[in-house]
Amino acid sequence: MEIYQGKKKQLYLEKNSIAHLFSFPVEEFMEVREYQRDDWIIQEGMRPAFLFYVLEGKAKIYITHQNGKVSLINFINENEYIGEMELLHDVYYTKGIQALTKTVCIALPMHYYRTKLLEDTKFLRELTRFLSVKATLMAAKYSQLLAFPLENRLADFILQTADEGVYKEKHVVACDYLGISYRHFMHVLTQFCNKGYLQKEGRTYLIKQFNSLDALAEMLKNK
Amino acid sequence: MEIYQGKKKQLYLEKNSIAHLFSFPVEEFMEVREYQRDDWIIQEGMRPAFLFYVLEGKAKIYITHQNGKVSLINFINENEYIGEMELLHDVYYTKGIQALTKTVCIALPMHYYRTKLLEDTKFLRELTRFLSVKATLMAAKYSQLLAFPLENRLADFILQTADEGVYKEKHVVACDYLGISYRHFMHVLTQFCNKGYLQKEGRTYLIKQFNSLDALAEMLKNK
DNA sequence: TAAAAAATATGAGATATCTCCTATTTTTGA
DNA sequence: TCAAAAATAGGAGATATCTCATATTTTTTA
Repeated sequence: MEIYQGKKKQLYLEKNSIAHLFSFPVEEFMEVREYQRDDWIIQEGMRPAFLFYVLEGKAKIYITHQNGKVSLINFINENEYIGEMELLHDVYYTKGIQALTKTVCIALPMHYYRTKLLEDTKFLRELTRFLSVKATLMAAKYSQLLAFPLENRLADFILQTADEGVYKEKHVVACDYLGISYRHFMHVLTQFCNKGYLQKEGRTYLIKQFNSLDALAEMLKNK
Repeated sequence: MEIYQGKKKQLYLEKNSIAHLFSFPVEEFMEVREYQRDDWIIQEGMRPAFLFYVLEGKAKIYITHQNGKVSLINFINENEYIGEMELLHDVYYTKGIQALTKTVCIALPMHYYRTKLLEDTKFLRELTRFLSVKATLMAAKYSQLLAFPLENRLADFILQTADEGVYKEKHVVACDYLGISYRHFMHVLTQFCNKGYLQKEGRTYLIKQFNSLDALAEMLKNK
């Protein structure tokens, strides 16, 4: 992890304005941090001292359960907060956050800014919007998980993560995300290949029947 | 549904202060509404014209999926908002809200108060807290659903809804909540009886081994 | 208050998903 | 750069969960 200093920090902030986020100056104690792929931005169970706001990159939220299973709860993208739960709540089980790509974020020390942030309408309105989207998304994912079999959710996952018609996520990550065993995941993926939806190409999979996958994925959405 | 008028409204508001919620007067266009058990406070897919705040009672959030399955996403309790998503977002799929007990709430017409609410720090801070709890709860439920079999989730549900050692939820509601078929639900419930955790008594079930159920439910929690 | 609808109950067989196992290939770290 | 760790791959059998079917009881409604 690198903390931008002096000129580098200044230049970065000129190119990536955060003026719309707060109505008071935060530069004094604010850091700009860069994490590399697979770095842990926050470790599970360790309360973070900073409120982060992601300017660049992508990350994953993980939680480990008592039965040993690991769940990939969600992805974090640009213009989203990390650590906002700890800002708002004294008691909170902190989830692990791992960078998926190079990730640059600003980091505000909570003990300096907590009170001021919670009085800042600009910040609160932004955060409220962010949280409402997050709550809605989690509710949607929850009810989809309740109501649909793996087939539909896997199709959705493939389409969401595919890049130019090629699916290349790690199977291990997909299993954590879908909450299924590696064995069964391979089984269903092979079925998709047998049905002609996908075609295996080395370690990646080409999407051959977008429409079939899309029909499965569309079932999840509410009209 | 009954709308409290004149003296009744006034008296109710004196006993149930809402002064802590807003920093500007809302009484003029505000209604106080009372719903009976099984009334629909909001119908699925119909955008509500009001922001509700529950003062008394309990309700359920439902969503209907394209495959015909109905999911009971969550319960709404006292001191929670209804319709806040529609306040914040122009495009939003509205879920159905059904009263579970007699439910009294205040109803603010959005088109009168929307702008003012979104500038009110007091309201925003309250709403932010509410949404953060909601997002956290949904994330927890989502990851539990990913990671644990029915047995654990059913134990949790029984303990959460039991009243003085007696479980008496409708099986149909439990199935919607747990996202499983009626047939399988009965199967697992019968197993709990056979193991001695529960004892069937007419249409209700007595909790005979709290510790066994609690051990199953505790697995869901993060320490 | 009788007919219709909803909820409870259970059997039987099909399908989805898991656990355990073993082997090979790829990536990581001392 | 080589040994260890992680990821990929797939077989076999067990368990969880679903679908369909049918019957009875309770609740709702015209």
